[in-house]
Amino acid sequence: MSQRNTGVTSQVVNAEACPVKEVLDRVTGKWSVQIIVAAAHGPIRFTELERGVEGISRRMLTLTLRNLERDGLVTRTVHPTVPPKVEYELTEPARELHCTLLSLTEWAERNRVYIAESRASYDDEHRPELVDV
Amino acid sequence: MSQRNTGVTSQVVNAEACPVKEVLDRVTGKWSVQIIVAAAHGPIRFTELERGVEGISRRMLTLTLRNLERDGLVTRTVHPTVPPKVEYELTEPARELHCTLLSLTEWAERNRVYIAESRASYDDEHRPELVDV
DNA sequence: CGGAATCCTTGTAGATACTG
DNA sequence: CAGTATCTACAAGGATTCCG
Repeated sequence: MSQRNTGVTSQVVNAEACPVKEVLDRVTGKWSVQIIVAAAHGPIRFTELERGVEGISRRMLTLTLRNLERDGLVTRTVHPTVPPKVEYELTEPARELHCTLLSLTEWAERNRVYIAESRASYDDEHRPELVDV
Repeated sequence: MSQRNTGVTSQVVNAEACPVKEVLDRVTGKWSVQIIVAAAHGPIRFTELERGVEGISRRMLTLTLRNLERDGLVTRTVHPTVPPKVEYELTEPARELHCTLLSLTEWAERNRVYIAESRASYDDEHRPELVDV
């Protein structure tokens, strides 16, 4: 990778400094965001998350939670009861992230129709297999 | 399933009712956001993007741009000059999205250190091979 | 210059079964 | 209940090459 700015104003991020990418790497995961949303309402149990996210596998739930925990976005509290009980809760930074994500959601709602229409017309113009065999 | 994998989710993946997921499906792509950021400053050429995003392959740039174009987030303008010149520009909705993404960036910057420290301590506590010597 | 087609290596995720 | 472990797949993404 050429680190040199080849004349062009590389407005963009010098690799190391790009926080966007860092966030995205964290949000990119198919499930992270949905878990954050699901856990936004307060402490939630493993099984509740499993049902709440709906579609996630037990494995991915575990893995994603581990990553979120590692990044300090959720806390994991084990209650030493006889039937084990583990609760996950968002940390403060994660709650702030959640708020930010809400504006993303808002944007999505506002532009959902626009995007759908754009796709429709695009797909119409670029008919994939208009040439039948 | 289709015959071959042409890369990237070319086909809409059963977007559920959840707008969060719709957004994420669009943002999830490793590159979409970075391209939007890079193009936020005005019309930009293919090659400029290629250098600006830094790390992206030609293939992924093409594919991601196609998807963005399909969703009506960027416009593609071909100038019929002798050395071909194609410019990409964000549409209004994409510019709004960009603003939203800025708060994500902001969050990332504010919490970068926190996350890094969280990771460090997590990795420290969960030492992989703490086996007795 | 901008892009399409091809090939190949991974990461991400699903299903399943087993444990404390 | 709350995980782990393993095996497998498919699709994302990289590298390369060819073409208008």
